Amino acid sequence: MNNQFDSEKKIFIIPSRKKKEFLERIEEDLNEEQRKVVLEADGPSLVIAGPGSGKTRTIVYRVGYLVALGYSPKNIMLLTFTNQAARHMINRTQALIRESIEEIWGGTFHHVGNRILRVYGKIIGINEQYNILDREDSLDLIDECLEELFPEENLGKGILGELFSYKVNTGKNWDEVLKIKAPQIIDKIEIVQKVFERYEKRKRELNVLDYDDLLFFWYRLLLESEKTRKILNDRFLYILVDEYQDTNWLQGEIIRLTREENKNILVVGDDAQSIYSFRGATIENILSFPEIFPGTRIFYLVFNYRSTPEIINLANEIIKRNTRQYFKEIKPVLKSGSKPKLVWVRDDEEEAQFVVEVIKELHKEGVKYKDIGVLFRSNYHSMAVQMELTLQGIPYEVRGGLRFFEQAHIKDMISLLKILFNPQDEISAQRFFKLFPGIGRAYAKKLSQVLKESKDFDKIFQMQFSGRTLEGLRILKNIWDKIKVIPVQNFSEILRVFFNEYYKDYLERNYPDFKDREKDVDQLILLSERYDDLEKFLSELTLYTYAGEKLLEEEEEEKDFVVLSTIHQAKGLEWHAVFILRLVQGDFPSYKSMDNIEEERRLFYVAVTRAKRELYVITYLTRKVKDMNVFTKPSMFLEELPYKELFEEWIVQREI
DNA sequence: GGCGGGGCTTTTTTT
DNA sequence: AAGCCCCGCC
Ligand SMILES: Nc1ncnc2c1ncn2[C@@H]1O[C@H](COP(=O)(O)OP(=O)(O)OP(=O)(O)O)[C@@H](O)[C@H]1O
Repeated sequence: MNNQFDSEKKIFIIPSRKKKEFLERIEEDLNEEQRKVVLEADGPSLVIAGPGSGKTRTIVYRVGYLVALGYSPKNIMLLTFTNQAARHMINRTQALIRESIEEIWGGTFHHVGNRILRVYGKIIGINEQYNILDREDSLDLIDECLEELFPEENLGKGILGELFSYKVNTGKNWDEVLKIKAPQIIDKIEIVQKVFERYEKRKRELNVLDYDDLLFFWYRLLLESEKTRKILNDRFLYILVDEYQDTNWLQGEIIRLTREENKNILVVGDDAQSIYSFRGATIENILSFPEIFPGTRIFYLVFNYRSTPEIINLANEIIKRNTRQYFKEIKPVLKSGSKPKLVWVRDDEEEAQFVVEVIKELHKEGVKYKDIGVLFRSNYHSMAVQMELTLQGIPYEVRGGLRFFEQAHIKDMISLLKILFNPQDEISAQRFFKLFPGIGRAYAKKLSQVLKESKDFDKIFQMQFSGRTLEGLRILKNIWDKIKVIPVQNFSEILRVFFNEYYKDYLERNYPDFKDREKDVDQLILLSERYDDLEKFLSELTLYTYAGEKLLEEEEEEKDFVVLSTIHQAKGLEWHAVFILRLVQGDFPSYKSMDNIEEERRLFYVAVTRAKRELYVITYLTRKVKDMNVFTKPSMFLEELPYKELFEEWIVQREI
């Protein structure tokens, strides 16, 4: 090489075998622009691209490449907005490389926030033994605050919860929040504010955090502790965020503060797929990214590898009708396929029968169940299809709706562990006490307060009660004496004892479907055995979307089932064949969202672009209202299209 | 005062 | 299916 007299010797590096292997893969699996992102996205980088253009694939390969370069996964933060997307992305990354990426800081913002606050929270006064409130818990606490401050007020806890959440996630002032989210109650702004303040105070007293707090206190931590901000900036050598169009102000701030020094930040997104504005998501985060991070490199991916030209064509026609949308070029790579089908059915029953019949046909032709997705705007839209699938014995999984942990019987069981972990948590304590006869709202509240003050369960039994309540307490004491001798670390044993000694009977007394619920509890107990840390068990249960019975299956066991999913949870996923249910005006777009039609349209756009080759869009001629069939209007999203050109139309008739 | 059962209505989207 | 409200009973 250079001769020895040269003072400046050129350094020639022989790449490691790992890196070489990886480079070869990249060469094969990615197009030029994607490859550029994977190899060159040091410093602030923004990828803007349409559906199916390989955004997620690019992020996944980027992580793989960083690991191949020798970066440890524990120095990489890989964020996304929903559980579904997080799991999908982490699985895909793991499939790509041999090194375990278990240690990666990956998952949803909330998940990572929790991990950070358990360690650093005390710096800003968060006791690390906090419990996490799910939505229902937090609404219960809000209700309590409302009741205490304004017993006569007829505001609902639901609307308040929404406003509080929007406030925290957007950082807007109350005036704006109410104007945007609830102009009809703008005159009640003071009440809203007062209840909010009380709610915030009560959460600290009970040492509980709601979902928004997991982000908010993370933000506060970064803002207020320079030292921690530095530690976290240094810890994460690379940060990658998928679905950036669905992040909100608070999340944008977290990213900004975590990238104050180290500027290795790669975000990818598509403004046309922004569908979480109700959580405060804003494409402003994408738009202002280059300003927040000067020197940002912007990459565009224009090829669509997922869908046939017919499907892309339909998608383009849909999104064109949004006026406040940036045009994005999408070039289909796949060969021409068949036209999407527009299917007219009579009602939800016929819809279900149609969908299931076609699924059976597809399966006969060799399409796997897991390559079929059934998508819908609202959970209850899928009820009829679920029944029909069950009836016909076709395996399926439902995503969206009640999560495993959110079911009443699971929360009942867990409430015991939550008060053992944090006896200040009055909300969990109330839930637990109410399981016993003679103890209702009022007594449960009293008992939970005693528990919070004394942190001593036995104090409860020294209180004075009358008749039936006394009997309830006797039962409780009986159980408690059996539970208190079990060490808390042995929490699965605690669950087992509580279930066998009491809760099983309770289920049988209270629920006709107690058999199903008992099965769930069995699953819960089995799941708990996999954890040796109670904090981790409780957090993950609350923050992950365990889907029903699937929660115990071995990871990569290839399961073959049809996926039923809300469109929101289907984001980032794809199927060979996709059904979109209920394109009926009022259902989709939902009558509750008429003030945000463009977002509903984007939702339709997201749904359509999940399909690779076959797409069935279903609309109704009539529908049932209390056993009567009334005429319905097809969705405006269909009526506004030249649908005779874009679709092949089908009409369903039943054989007699 | 407080518990619990019954009958009514109503279903957006997620962490 | 679950929330919500109302009413009867302890
Ligand atoms: N360079 C490529 N060559 C072949 N297939 C590709 C390439 N890039 C992406 N794909 C495939 O295209 C499909 C879509 O990719 P991916 O899910 O990463 O897209 P996306 O941009 O994240 O989509 P969306 O925004 O809709 O979630 C996947 O099946 C992926 O494997």
